[in-house]
Amino acid sequence: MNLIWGGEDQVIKNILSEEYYQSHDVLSLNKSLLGKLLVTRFDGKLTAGIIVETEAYMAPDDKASHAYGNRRTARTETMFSRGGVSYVYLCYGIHHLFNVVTGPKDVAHAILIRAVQPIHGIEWMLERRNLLHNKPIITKGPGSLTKALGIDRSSNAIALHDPTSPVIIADHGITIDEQEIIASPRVGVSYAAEWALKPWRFRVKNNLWTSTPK
DNA sequence: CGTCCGATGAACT
DNA sequence: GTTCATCGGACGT
Repeated sequence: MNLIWGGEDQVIKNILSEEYYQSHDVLSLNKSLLGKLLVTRFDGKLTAGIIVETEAYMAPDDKASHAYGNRRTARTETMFSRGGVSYVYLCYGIHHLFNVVTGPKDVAHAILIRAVQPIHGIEWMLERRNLLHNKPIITKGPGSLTKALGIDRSSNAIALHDPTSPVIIADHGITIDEQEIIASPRVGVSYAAEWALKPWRFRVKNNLWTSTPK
């Protein structure tokens, strides 16, 4: 993968449009997000990473989704937004998990970002993670990457296609070939019965920042 | 208001 | 492999 950091201007120029997120085909979008650049700007700290692992959630049918059966609550309401905004929630009382809402308004599809490969602002990431050295655990796992990038629940419902947002996603000129993508079942959703078996977790083959294959 | 528990990570052994 | 930190959301009373 080409990991050249083109700077903030380049990011703004290549920011993904709102239309990008509107597709009804969340699985295609899920694969397409691999290789894209997730960028945050908090307190003047610019941090960015390449998305290398994702998971799709498809309400209303998907039992593993918070919006299963089109359940609308104060929390899940964000997922019913028009695609292109963030959905951030607290998991296990400790971890903030970052999702990308996709599809038209009132279709509660979302993509959980499970891992990124750091590309810029690693010094800020190390600081936020209380690490001394840059190891893959810095942004491996959904709870870890949000901490490294400074994302918490205050980043819920942010427009990811708006250049003025503190969290944005841009094209980085990277294309992940189909044979480089490994599909597997989602983890931590055993309660969802048969839906837990759907191979809706995608990751870049042999990437050090994704979970280790069995 | 009380209870239950989760789309996890880290530090143990 | 095992344990545990830790708290908001969802729902029932």
